[in-house]
Amino acid sequence: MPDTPRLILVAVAWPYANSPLHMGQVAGAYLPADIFARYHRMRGDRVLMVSGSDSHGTPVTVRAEAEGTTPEAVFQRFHRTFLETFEGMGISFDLFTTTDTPNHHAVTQDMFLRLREQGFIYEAEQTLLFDPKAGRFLPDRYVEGTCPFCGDPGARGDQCDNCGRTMDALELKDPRSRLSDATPEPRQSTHFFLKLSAFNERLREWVEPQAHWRPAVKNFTLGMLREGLHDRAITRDLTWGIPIPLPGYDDKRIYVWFEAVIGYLSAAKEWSSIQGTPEAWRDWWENPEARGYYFQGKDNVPFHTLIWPAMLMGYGGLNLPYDVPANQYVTMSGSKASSSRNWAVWMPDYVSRHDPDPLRYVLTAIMPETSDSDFTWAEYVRRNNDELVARWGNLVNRVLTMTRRNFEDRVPEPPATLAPESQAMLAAVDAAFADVGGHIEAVQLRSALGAAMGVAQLANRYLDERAPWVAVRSDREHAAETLYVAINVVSGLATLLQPFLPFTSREAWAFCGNAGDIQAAGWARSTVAAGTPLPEPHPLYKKLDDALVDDEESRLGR
RNA sequence: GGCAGGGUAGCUCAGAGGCCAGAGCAGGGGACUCAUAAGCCCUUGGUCGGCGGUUCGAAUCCGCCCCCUGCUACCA
Repeated sequence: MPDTPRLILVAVAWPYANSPLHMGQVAGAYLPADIFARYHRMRGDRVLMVSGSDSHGTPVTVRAEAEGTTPEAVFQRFHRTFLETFEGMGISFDLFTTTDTPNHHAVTQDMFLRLREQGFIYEAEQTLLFDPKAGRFLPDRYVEGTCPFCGDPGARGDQCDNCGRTMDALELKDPRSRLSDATPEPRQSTHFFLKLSAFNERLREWVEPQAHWRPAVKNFTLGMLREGLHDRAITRDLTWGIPIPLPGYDDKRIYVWFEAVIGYLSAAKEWSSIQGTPEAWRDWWENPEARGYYFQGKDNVPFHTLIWPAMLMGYGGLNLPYDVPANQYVTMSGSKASSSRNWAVWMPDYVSRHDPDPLRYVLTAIMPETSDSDFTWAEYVRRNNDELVARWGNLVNRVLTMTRRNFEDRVPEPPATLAPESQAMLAAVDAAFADVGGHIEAVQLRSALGAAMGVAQLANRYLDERAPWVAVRSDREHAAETLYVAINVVSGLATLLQPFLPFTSREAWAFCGNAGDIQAAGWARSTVAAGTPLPEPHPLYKKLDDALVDDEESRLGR
């Protein structure tokens, strides 16, 4: 039974609303967050899982101009595709909002003003490149030119892809704007800066004792602290974004990287208002017992281990992250996902053609928790057929069809005392709840799934050893015991697998004769009593044909 | 260039000082037949990137080198 309910904030990366989600983002953040949230809900904990569309930023504006539409229209379009993907994949947000709500604007402006009052935000002049034709300041990435180090003519303002050196965009020779091809000119502009340098020591003292952080996350963060944090400009010369809450800055906006992370807080407040309990968010943000887990891809680590904590420290009174279980990348058939080369599996496409649970299964099995991992469609088909269908789906099917045929569609009556191997089998399932749960709490989801699937293998072995298909003709009570135990094992496994495979686990659980909602049944085996009527089952998973591999691979890079 | 992660069986990956280095798949063999010809048992296969070092003992710690990936902070 669950002990006292815990407060768990599941904070998930805010996707940038200028393209649909691809598989790598699901594997890196949304799926692990969902598994984690589902487990804690079953355990009886109070979970708040939030995120939203990052609707601001230069690429959104640029895309809008290219399409002759507004930034609002662009981000709203992708926001809808995100919601459809989450629905189709069973990603169970309590709230998935956007950064373009009045609430988020207000929370951001409050944080801005408070940090400024505390002296952590100051104003300074900056020299930036201005595109006279497009009439706007350019982010470094939007400037191209000749690399001052190696002479490569295709260098970008932030980095040269040829020699790998980083630079200031002002150092580029023969600079030209990627927006208009005009020659950018340096101009002075006044901006607000976040005083990150003031937090270096406090952050180090906070990060160093975090023994439960992943080594990659912790080492990377400490490395940056060792080098020393620089203050960063948090405003831009833009008109699409959150206004600066001070007079005289109409042509400037608060920049995305500063305000997007505030979304975790503003979304919690928005959710509370929607629930009709406007103060509820305080439970996750002010109670020191509450834990916030921030699910990210590795490229997002510094924003969640340094910048956001610094902002929270400066603001005061709010919980810092408990863990930032950032994942590495999932590559596609050996190469990094890329929008421009269309080297990715786009989630709207996947959802339109396939079932959610097989992908959830495969992505969890290869989840890049320690190093990059590779997705191939051949591996997808193999794991579906050999593991989901053969080991788990087939276990459910063989147990239930055999029982129904031989015991009048009901759970058979076991003897008063179970055989030692039957007791051991049930004990193994019960023990798996602590084992799988422990792995999930440590955010080791690949191990957690492996432990659950290991029980399915034990169950197949148990069946094979007791051979109820033979016993049913000679020793009916022996067969009755085996199938009674097997059904209860399947019932327990359905619960164990629910965080990973929510759609099919619900079915498997009901096939065992369980009534009600699997989510409400809790993180423990639901015992099915003898005599319980068994509904007619159907296979949980489809066996996939190898032709799918060629079909899907032909879509890559096209 | 700097920082971080990784290089372990044919393939995809676990393991982070000490039982003969593991799993799944692929390969070989077997008993069974309830089940989506699925499941179960046995089995072939590895100088754990290279070279040195520490240790009674090293994939596991240290140093140097080679290779892959990511980040390098006004893209979020």
